[in-house]
Amino acid sequence: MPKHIQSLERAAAMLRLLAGGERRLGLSDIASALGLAKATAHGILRTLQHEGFVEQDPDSGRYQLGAELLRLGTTYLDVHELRARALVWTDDLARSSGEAVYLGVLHQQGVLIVHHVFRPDDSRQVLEVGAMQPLHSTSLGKVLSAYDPVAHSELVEVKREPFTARTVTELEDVERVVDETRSQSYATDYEETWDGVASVAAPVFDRHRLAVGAVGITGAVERVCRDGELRAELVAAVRDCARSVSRDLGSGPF
Amino acid sequence: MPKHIQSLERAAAMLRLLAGGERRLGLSDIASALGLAKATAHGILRTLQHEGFVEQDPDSGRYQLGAELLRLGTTYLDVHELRARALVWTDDLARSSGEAVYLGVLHQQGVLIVHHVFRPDDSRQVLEVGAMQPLHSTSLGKVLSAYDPVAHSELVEVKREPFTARTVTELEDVERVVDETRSQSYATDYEETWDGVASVAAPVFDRHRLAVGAVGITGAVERVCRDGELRAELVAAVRDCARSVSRDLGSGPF
DNA sequence: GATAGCGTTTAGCATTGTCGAACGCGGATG
DNA sequence: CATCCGCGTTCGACAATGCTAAACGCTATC
Repeated sequence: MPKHIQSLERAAAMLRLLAGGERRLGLSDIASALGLAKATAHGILRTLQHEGFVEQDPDSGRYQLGAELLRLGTTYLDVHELRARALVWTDDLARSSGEAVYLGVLHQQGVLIVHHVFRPDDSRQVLEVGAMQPLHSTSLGKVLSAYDPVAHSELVEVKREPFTARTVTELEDVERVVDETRSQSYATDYEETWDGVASVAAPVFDRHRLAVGAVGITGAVERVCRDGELRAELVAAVRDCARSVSRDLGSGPF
Repeated sequence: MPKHIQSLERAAAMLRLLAGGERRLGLSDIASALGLAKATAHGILRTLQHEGFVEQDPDSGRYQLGAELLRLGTTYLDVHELRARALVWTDDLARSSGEAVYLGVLHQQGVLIVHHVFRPDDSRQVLEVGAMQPLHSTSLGKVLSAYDPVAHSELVEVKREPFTARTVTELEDVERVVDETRSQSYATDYEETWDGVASVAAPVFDRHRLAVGAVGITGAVERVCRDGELRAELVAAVRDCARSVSRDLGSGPF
């Protein structure tokens, strides 16, 4: 008795392959990338297409992801309890801090952004809901790594890429950062992921006191930092927000 | 030789079932809803869970949609050519019209919103990307039904629900509306979907002159209408925007 | 107008997913 | 506190199911 259904695993691999490759992929590319016979890949793709999970460009015959994924992905957000509880608090945080607010959960080997409140000014910003952030260099990732054992093991196993000159990648150093995060119960990212950008984040707990996510703000170092440190009032605001959401989720007093 | 892979179809049906039911569903609910043995449903769900497409609540054992769907759905948007080309033009349209802008494509039996620019004021608005709109009562839907044969057949077949007192549901009347849309090359929705809300939309064509989507604005009747009609300057702005996007997609001059 | 590559279809085989029944567990119930 | 029902899960056998390899038609290229 197989542990997992083969055709489903292959279909999932195809979707992930299509999501990874920047461009549309041909059937032969897909088949060879996954080590499948062309006909096998075709059968799976035909079904995925019929269900709306992939689309085929009529001109080139190449495949790309389908619209049904967008619909279902949005529905995922609608049902997401953490996100629903956080909506009002993150709005407040964005207003009081004047910076963009992110809410993230652990997903695979990174942080999946499930909510994003724009910085409250009239600049053009792109919504990052659905995007992933690394565990080792962002404040959201550090917080999750510190409080979620699964996230921590992912952090250890994953290849930690250096994004800037300040990125901490060595396991020993990363562990020290995580310990520090645990002791102060929040994390920062001072130009460790993007040059000129800093962030703070704090953990959100559910009714079992398990870390189910992290909230934080991200902004230009000139605004959110002073003397090379995150401004204390911003740290306090983020931690307040995280506590409020945790309380809404049924987590007891700290 | 089966036309589609059974296990994949069943998995897709499960995802759609989970997306439909407002709350988490138990294994027995899912199995009986799809007419499957519990063990069969369990095997599929186990695989879907392992791939991140569904998640299981540890407390209740119930299932809900998984985070991987959000990630893939967002990736779909990143690759979407129509959306990419439309970004700048829809921004302009929102600014010049002062109203919320929507970009939609045909998906299944409705319009899937793939881009949404907030009305440029400081009011609180929720992003509707990934949401569906009906074909028969919205301006986006009417435009698609008028220019996309597939959309038109869906319009004919689907159950046309009356949302307000003004909603047109009879096939004969709907066909007349679609003909009118074709002749004036844009469509309106005057309180046919939501009370107090009106919209205008125009078609976007690709390099083959096929209608691949529709852009439009939506707003309170008090703002976007005058004397019971959509304001002419707004209609012109929407049609200009649609033409600009079409040109960017390689569609020739009109 | 031959060739090479593409996506697609075909047919047969055995792998693979399905089924019905039984298991262990937790929360209702008396 | 014992009982029972319902849940999610596991088991093992069967045959239907989806896989493989080869051949097909097509378009684009040289």
